[in-house]
Amino acid sequence: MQRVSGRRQQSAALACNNRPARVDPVNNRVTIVDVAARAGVAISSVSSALNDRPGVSEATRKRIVEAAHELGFVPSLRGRSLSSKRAFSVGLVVHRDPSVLESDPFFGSFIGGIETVLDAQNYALILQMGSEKIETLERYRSLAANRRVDGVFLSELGVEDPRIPLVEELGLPAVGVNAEPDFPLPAVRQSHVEGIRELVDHLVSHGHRRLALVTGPTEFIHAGQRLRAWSEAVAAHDLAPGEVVEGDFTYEGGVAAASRLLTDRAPDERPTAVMCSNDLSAIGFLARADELGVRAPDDISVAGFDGIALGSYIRPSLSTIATTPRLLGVEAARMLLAAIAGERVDDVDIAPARLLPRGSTGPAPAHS
Amino acid sequence: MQRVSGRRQQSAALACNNRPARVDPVNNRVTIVDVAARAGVAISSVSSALNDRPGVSEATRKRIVEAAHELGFVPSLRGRSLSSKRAFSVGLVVHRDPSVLESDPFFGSFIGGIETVLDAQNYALILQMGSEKIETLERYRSLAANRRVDGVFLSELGVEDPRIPLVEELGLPAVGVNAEPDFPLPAVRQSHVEGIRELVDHLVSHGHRRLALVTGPTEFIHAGQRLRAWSEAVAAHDLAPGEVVEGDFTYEGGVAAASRLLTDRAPDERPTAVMCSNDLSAIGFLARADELGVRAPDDISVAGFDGIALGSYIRPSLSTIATTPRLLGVEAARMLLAAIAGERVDDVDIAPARLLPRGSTGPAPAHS
DNA sequence: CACCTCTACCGAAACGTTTCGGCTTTCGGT
DNA sequence: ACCGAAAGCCGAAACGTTTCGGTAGAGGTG
Repeated sequence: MQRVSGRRQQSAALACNNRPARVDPVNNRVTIVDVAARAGVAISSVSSALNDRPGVSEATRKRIVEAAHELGFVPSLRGRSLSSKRAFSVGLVVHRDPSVLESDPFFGSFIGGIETVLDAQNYALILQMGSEKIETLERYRSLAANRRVDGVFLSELGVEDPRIPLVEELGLPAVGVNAEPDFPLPAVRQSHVEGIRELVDHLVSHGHRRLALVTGPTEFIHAGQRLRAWSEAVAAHDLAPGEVVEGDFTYEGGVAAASRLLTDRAPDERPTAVMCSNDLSAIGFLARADELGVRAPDDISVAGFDGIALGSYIRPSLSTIATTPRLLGVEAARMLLAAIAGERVDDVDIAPARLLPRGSTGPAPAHS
Repeated sequence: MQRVSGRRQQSAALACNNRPARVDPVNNRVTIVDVAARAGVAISSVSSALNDRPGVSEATRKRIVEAAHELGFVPSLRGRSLSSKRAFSVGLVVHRDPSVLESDPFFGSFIGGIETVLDAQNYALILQMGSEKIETLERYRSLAANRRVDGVFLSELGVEDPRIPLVEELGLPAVGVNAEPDFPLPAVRQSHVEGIRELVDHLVSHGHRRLALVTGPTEFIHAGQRLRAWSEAVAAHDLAPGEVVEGDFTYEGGVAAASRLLTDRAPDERPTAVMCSNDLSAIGFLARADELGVRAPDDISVAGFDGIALGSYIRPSLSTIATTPRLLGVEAARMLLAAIAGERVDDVDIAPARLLPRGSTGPAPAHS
């Protein structure tokens, strides 16, 4: 290593060995000054050249790029941050129970999708978890207070979600995920009305007439959205809306819903087909139904919503409406970066969630 | 809002309204200069005062703190970063399939634990996901190249893990999670030998003599660790080591293992008790066994490893060895922050994982 | 009273970029 | 041959901290 020790100087140009780029172990890193010296230009030119800004001739640009490469120059994120008033990272605050990531496929894939986009632009994702709602809000606030992030994702939106006024007040770029139509910020959405309609069609065409729905907690907007889509689809077949039970997206919620809908009832008073608002609760529903001697798909048809891997493993395998969280993440990230860049960003609708019929749904029981 | 518009000046002291702390929506934020002006001191004194450094009298310190509070001063992370050469964030690169977070409880709770510690110190977690191994390594490298993080967690360690030499070369503080004894960096560990021994004792005391093990992929060190613990515990009962099948931590892996161990065999050639290296594969094993007409716990006892919530839902509920990833995260974060602060940090062993006997294990079949 | 020490505080440099006004140089047009 | 514009390049300020050397004054000592 012939690098001069101590602080680097203009003399860096002397170290003309053509070694490949190499990161210094300790903090003695190569800066824009070194590159400028080596290329024999001013640092402002280096900056312009490396950021593809006009005002640099092609010849010098090439020389600068070469010098940068030879020295293994990596622009300091810190200097950049301070100067350009950007953090080069975006935030996602997960505001549910810490055990969410355990069983919820959404965030894993969603984050995966986000990553692919961020990475390409040298942005990073800061993940925070808050179990309490209040705490979550505080998280957003502090994230914004020291400008640790340039923007945030708003997922799992609630009705009257306090995060919306918050980010507006803070002037923090944000994009919503599966937001309501009147959402005041850019949003990416995956429609579920098609999938739900397909499911209802599927069920009705198999002779089902007594349908029921297990919703999510009504504080989340998608509970209402799915309820509405369901009601419309059912009404389109001139059927009664059927029972609606509020669940909570958990396995136990599904169990409770099954108990509620299936115990102390004559078979012809039970629904013959049930849609649960997510796969996990559908799986709970199936388990409890089985315990109660109500078999799927013979005695009852059950469908979920999400398309988690586990659903294809259980027996009977779970019919579901498959969403594409990864794609949602990709689009959300793209939009957020655009918003941060100050571009006008339009809402995006990705391909709707579709019915994925599997083993847990089938013909209605004959005697019904 | 009586704040002077445009750039702030020393005249900030004039804005003597005692409003509560308030963050400016746009980038026109209150800086250390404003605080200094208001308190009538030099900015260096403000810095010292707010960072609890000596050289400030109690009186002025109080005055400064007050001024800072009145103005709602939040030190700029960016300025701080540049000046102090720290990023105030740490990195975690998850290097498995994006679907990992779907079904693996580990990361959710682990991250939750990390968060609680980081948050208290105003650190943030940067999460990256890389499906490919190489890609993952590149992630670490770029994370370090622009010094986006001050340290990283090394989880899911592999044998001869290339990340170890990498962080050493980069001089990047790191802590290992469940590392081998000869791990060259600080590590937090949760022993599983106790739990595995408890499980083997439990099985043997229930009359089991033909045991089998479904491991994880051998490229992960914990596959070897668990295999060793298992072998020793079995040997302690003077039993044959039994069959060992390599799984892959997935549901399908469990299915495959069950097919392998249970088909084309007379009942007295089958193992009567099986431990799978994680819960998910144990659940897969159970499902496949059931399909093959081998019932748990009557015909076969099956246990998992992890303690995921789902295990308590299925029927029979899954006996398992319960780990505490959250605690692992807490300790890992504590250690990493200490390492970053330059303190000497010793390895930590948290309370061992313990057997959680549930429905999927029981007495060995009578005829065996 | 002169000297020294220590404390509290200040000023300025440093961290590594981006950005902007201004200076040369070049070149096309008359 | 001259002028103006535009392009290429430079220097310096700015971003908001931390840190370090230095200074004034208080207080103690001989």
